[in-house]
Amino acid sequence: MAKKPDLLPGTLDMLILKTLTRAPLHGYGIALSIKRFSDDVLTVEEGSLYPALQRMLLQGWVKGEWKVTETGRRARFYTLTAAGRKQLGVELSQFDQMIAAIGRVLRDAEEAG
Amino acid sequence: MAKKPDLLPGTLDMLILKTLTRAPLHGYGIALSIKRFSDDVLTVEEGSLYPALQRMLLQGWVKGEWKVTETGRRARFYTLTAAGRKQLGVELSQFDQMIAAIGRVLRDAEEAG
DNA sequence: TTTCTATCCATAGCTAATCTATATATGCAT
DNA sequence: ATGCATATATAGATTAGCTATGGATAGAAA
Repeated sequence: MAKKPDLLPGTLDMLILKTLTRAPLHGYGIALSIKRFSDDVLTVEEGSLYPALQRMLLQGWVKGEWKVTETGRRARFYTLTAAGRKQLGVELSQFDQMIAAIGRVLRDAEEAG
Repeated sequence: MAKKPDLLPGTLDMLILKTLTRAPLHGYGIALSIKRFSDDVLTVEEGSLYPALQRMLLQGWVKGEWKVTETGRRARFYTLTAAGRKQLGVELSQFDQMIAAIGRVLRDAEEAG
């Protein structure tokens, strides 16, 4: 019985980048935001999230800054960079293209044989 | 510069299963069919395709039979089993759910914070 | 006061999926 | 004879994501 995945592989960076367009957030907040916006369908595990954020820091898509939350905790807040915004655009358009292509395969068409 | 992927990870089995609902096909034919139906957006590499078919044979989602093509070549033709048909249903509904959830994250909503 | 839950970060190690590269073989056209 | 399209297959690398674990703190509950 194939286990239900927490998210669609290959979409995590896009989801994080998109989330950061709304407002700078710390890691935990990003995970919560994605969970809530998706009505609990998408879950980002810590073991996926933090490595992803590290990768994105290295690529310069986000920058991180230690701050204190409203509730008095220290946390690293991530902000989208210009490069990150550009990358989001690339990923969005590739994603749309892929989804459209998958739709054509899944749909019953008569042509293209 | 992130390289453009050949397909969305996690969708290959679904695409293969769907392709086999149209007609039994050999591996090479499956790859061609997906490429054509997707208007060349999705490419299934041999190194992805054959291992995937092996996995699916083991799980009993497809069965394979050596035959000869119209052009006189030997090739292994794959047919969908009942279990494969069921699996396709599962994957399709999970996929739809995921895509809808991703859509909610990507869309600019005001709620759910 | 102790315990639990929620908030927050991070990494090591595993697994699974996909891609790159390579090997083999044949029918057909040039 | 050379090359191209057809056809199968595996080894090896890479990468993403998950499991499991570790740590720390605030606040509520017991």
